[in-house]
Amino acid sequence: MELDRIIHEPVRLRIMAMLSGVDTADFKFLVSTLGLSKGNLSSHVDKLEAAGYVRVTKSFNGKITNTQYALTAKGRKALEKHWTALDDLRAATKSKQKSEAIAPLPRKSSTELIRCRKRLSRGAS
Amino acid sequence: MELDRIIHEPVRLRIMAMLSGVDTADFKFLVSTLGLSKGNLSSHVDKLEAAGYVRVTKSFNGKITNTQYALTAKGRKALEKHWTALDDLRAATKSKQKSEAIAPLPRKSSTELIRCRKRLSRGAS
DNA sequence: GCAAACCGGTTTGTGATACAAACCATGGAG
DNA sequence: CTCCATGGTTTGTATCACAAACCGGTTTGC
Repeated sequence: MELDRIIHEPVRLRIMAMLSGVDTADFKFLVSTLGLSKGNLSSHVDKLEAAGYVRVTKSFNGKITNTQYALTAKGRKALEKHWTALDDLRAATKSKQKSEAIAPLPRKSSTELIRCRKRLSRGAS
Repeated sequence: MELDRIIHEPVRLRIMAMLSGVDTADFKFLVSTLGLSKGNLSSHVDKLEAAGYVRVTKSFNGKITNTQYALTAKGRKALEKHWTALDDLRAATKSKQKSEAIAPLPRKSSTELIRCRKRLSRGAS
């Protein structure tokens, strides 16, 4: 299971998480609760919409515009999958407690040797 | 709790997760098990080292060089914090089940109106 | 010996992208 | 009319993930 980069990006993950809890949220609310600049929210939300993860509903409340955001079914499912993908990654880690040893290295002043070699090679004009 | 972008990047998260399970791993092993290109692994590992999250140990195994990677204590702690930050984010979501309603919108042919406005404003040369 | 291929990485070029500043359209106050 | 506020969108820039090219050295074929 791969991590979905559209969702994984921290800001978008927070947006998705937020939306997964509230049914609907408007622009101002997301800006203030997530502490984002307007431009930042706007562009992230564009991507989530392009991916089909959120539904954008523009309307007029009286005369002023208002934009509401909500998770689509696809978005909800994708978020769920993302959480489990992260869980899997974390779980896999613990089960690998004793996988590799690879080589009994001679272990001299190895890093110093490397550094020395580098200096030599650079100096060789 | 903020998400640490150094760790959050998918490739690095997988590297960290991998290392958190194995004590030590060498370059070739990480390339093959994580399916990365050499350049990609090299640059990511650079960043993890720069952040003080992994320790890089170069040495000679016979005549050929060998590079081993391991989590530092700092790295291990940071990873642990990252997992709990993700948990927190996910948990916060569920507890917000009924936070916002915001406005009973009139709900006309809203998006169409917007589109119309845009067309008009662009046309106003 | 000498070229060609390989090994273990590192550096470089580039296309994508996160972010905020600047902008745009509208509404209301004075 | 001018000035500020609201609700966003577009643009510019700085960063960054990634793979291709490279590099020092070693082994292999001839």
